Amino acid sequence: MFHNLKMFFQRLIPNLDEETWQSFLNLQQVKHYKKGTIISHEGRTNNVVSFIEKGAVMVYNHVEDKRCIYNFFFENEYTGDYESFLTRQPAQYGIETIEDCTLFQLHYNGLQLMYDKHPIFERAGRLIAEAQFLRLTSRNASLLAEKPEERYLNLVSAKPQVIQRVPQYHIASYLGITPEALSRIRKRIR
Amino acid sequence: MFHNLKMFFQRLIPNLDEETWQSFLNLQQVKHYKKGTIISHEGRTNNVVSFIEKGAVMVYNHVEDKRCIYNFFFENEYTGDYESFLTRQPAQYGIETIEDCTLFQLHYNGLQLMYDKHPIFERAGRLIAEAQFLRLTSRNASLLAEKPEERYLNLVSAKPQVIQRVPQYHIASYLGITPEALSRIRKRIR
DNA sequence: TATCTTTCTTAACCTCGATCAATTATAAAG
DNA sequence: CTTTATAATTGATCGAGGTTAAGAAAGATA
Repeated sequence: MFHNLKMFFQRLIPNLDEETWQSFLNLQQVKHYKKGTIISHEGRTNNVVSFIEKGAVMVYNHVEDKRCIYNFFFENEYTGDYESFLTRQPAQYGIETIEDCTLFQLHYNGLQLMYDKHPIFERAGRLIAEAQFLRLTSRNASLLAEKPEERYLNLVSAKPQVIQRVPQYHIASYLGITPEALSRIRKRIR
Repeated sequence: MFHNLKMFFQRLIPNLDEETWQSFLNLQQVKHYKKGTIISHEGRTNNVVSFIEKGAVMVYNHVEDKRCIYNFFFENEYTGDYESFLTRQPAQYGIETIEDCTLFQLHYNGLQLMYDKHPIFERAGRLIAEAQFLRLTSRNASLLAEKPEERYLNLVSAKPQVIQRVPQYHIASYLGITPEALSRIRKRIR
């Protein structure tokens, strides 16, 4: 059941002992969501992070009625409005499933408990935060230095599953352009 | 001497004890750099992070001869190619002082030592990584959802010291536009 | 299979930033 | 103070993406 989750943490903290792991497992809530479900709402404080056992989600927000897609997450990744989760402030982002999902959810208080009782988890927390940071760093470079067409080409080669599993108008939003523009780019490069 | 540095860490970990602090201080190297000095080079593995006691720096990289500014850092902030520092890979970014600087530098090995000997520093490390993550999150939102003109206006109100202390053509690069475009934006809005 | 809905494509027109080039303003150096 | 280098502005042209609107293609539903 929790095989993927265990792999995930063993890579971060190989010296994880069985007792710590069990107390961590006790905090997990297994949830199933249908495609198209909003699992985290804009404006509400987000109390959970979710490990994606199966499925895919997208992170978005609305600015004056216009929706922006910030990211897609797939199997064996953690998702959640990490910002709201950390700051305990209302979320600026929403999260919606784009496929049927199985998630392992972890509540804020549970995680803080882990941090206090099992210092090894501070390290896992640090490594996860650092990994998120690195992910955003490259996303940033892409948005700042590349033209939409380059961004699309890089996405195709770097994350083919996004191309395969996500509708095109969401990809366009993720690239910072309109669906029409993406359609033209695709026409241009073939 | 290390008053600002201490304030910085006491805000993160209030329960920091004197002995831990002293062993941390022993790792600090105080450095002075003239304006225009490259303190971290693209392509080299970056072994230090620097606390800015005085001055300002910018983070940049080159893509095919073209320079891109990613960020500016000022007093009481940590700077460094955090990515290279974490991954132990050659840096994708360079860092250059844009004013005369006094820095407190911390070496990779020293920090890992702190992590191992003083678990409380794992928490500080996590909180710093999380803060970096949050900073990048808002930068991302700005690059994805805002037009250059909005980005400039937001920068003016959110970080006035950037406007005051950084030459305009660097700000333009930071906003993802040419100096000419920024000049026109400024003309347009006054 | 037929119907309805969602997604993708194409076209025409418009806007803003890029580029190239020249000029003015400001700062640094002698 | 004068000279030189660096920054900032302005103008003209060009192109990629935005916008609006319509139609085609693909999926979902009955």
